[in-house]
Amino acid sequence: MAVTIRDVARRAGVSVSTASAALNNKPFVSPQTRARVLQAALELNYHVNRMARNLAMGRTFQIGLLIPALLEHTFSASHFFNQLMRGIYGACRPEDYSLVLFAVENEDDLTRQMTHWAHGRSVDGFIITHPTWEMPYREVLEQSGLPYVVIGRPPDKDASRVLFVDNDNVQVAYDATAYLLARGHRRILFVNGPSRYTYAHDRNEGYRRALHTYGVPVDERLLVEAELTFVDGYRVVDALCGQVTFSAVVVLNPMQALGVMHALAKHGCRVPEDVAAITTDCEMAKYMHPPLTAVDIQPYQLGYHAATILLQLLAGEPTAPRIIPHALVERASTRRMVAQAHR
Amino acid sequence: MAVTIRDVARRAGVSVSTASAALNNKPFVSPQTRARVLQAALELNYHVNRMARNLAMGRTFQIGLLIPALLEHTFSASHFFNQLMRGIYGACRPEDYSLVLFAVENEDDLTRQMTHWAHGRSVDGFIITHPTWEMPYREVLEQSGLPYVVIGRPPDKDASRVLFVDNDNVQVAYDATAYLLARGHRRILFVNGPSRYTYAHDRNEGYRRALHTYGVPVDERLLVEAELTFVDGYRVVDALCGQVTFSAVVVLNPMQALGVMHALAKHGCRVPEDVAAITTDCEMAKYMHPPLTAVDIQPYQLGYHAATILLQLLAGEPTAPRIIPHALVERASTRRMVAQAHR
DNA sequence: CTGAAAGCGCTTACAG
DNA sequence: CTGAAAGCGCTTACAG
Repeated sequence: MAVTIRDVARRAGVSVSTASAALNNKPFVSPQTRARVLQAALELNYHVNRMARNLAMGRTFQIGLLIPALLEHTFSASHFFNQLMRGIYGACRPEDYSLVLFAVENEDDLTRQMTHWAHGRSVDGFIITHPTWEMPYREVLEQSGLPYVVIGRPPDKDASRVLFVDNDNVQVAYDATAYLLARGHRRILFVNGPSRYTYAHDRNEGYRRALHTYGVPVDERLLVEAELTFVDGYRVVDALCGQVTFSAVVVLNPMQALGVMHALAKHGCRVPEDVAAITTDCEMAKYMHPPLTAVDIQPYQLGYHAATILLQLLAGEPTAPRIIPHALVERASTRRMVAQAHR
Repeated sequence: MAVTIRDVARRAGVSVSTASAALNNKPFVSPQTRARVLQAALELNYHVNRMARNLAMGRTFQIGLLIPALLEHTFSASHFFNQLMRGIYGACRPEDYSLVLFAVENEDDLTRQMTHWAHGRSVDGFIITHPTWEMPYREVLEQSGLPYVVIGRPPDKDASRVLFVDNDNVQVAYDATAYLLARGHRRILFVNGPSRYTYAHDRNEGYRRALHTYGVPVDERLLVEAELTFVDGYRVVDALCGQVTFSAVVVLNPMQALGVMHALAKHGCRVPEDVAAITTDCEMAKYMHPPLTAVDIQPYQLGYHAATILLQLLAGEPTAPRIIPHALVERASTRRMVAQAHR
């Protein structure tokens, strides 16, 4: 029923091996032969059977994208994830790789599935997002021998066995905080992501370092963590308003930031008049009311380089972890300077 | 290197066919034999090679999720898409199917790729989101013979050849609009999705029917369309404020709704005091300031049933399109009744 | 209930 | 530059 390479070979009057060589652009096929084969393939509307090709070559030309958090909160950082996937896609497409989504409810779920996915050879390698301190599924993964790249720093970065792509999250948080400190703010609320994610530790560190640089003591009540959602951003700030005072808030996730803004509004806090705000960049930030100052962490680049590293790994080429630069974009939400007296 | 079924068979002291039968839980294997085989597999840490299995069985146990809009705006409806995928996953997991993501920049791009994806047999079938009036890729898809299910109604619904899952979008918009009309509103802004999507037509229809039911003439200036993003929701309402008057807005996408709310705020319009607002449901809607009245369109169900229909198709079981019910959830954003005088 | 054999549709040394 | 043959690791009639 389906047209196979045998049909093509027959019609072109060549052997199957020659047909294969021609279709795969092997250099040693004569131009005339190649033309005949290609013509035959076209006429028969032939397309290689991937299942057979995969088995013969021992590769699937698929990479798995593991999202150990999807079903809870992933897409909440909509712009970020969107760009991340664009980047991954941008790198895979030219190499004819496609993307298999492995979304799971939680890490335990992932660990259970990983055995089948990895040992079953349904993909050639993995890109893993949302690295945590646990990553319990990693043991199974490594045992399977499949290569993988982490987006975000893995817990044992120092061991340097693991390939990853990340921002310098210490510096990201440092820059955001220092920017506010430089504008006179002294009481800065820091809404961090959940501490199970490795980046939350780094950002915490950056926040503290910035305060230290400016000689400002840390008030632990100003360090809070929230899930990466509108709802949780709203929740923590709603609970805090009235309890503690602050003149600025750093919330490095757009969805959390939206929630935070709504909580501030509910409590009658205007931005930037009463509170300055800074987040990570996305289209939304530009159009918020007021537009939000933001750190651009380049999600497209994160995705693109993660995929590139994985493809290099698969091709046996040398490769290395990569830090993606970030940049602060100034907008109205931090326009107000704080007078010396009010510090 | 990798352990194959031959190794398992050898260790269990049976033939390869018996090992296969035992591993696949065929009923005709004796309990003792099965136990020996399973034990051997466990000891050797054997996992079936999917590539070989796929080729032998002629199926990939993968379904493709086609998102002809991902790279522009998909995740903007974050909660919606999140739930949709959960639903798809929920149906696929028990059947051991996994999900391949086919995201493309646009429909032309998709058409070009579809040839390889569909004819290459890298998946057993497709779930397609964001149906438009064009769906140019569908011709190639149908020619390949692979089954597919559309989430949202396909353009030729009446032809009834195409399987799909959808809300009754005429009724969704009707209910939202009629709800506001019943509360006294007469000038109702309707922010629709892009007209290239089939659902936008249906919702437009529902809006008009509701006005007609209440004997309210349609003011075409109150019918606008926007991309499914915060930015575009903001843009259209920002442009409209001051140009036209309205006492309520229907915007059936959470991200657009956020943008609309920010535009209203910029122009000093309070919700619900100056303008009532109604959207589609998501966690956010509950926590907005004020909480938004919303139509729950049950995205999990949409995804779950789309996958279920596709799996039934693949299993050769009878199946049929399905309409998912919706429900209106009342919250503070539409609390205010409009006095007869202000109509 | 079990085993020997063919076949899924490719790719890839290898020989010529 | 081309062809005959083996092999990728399974599943599935088929015979016993």
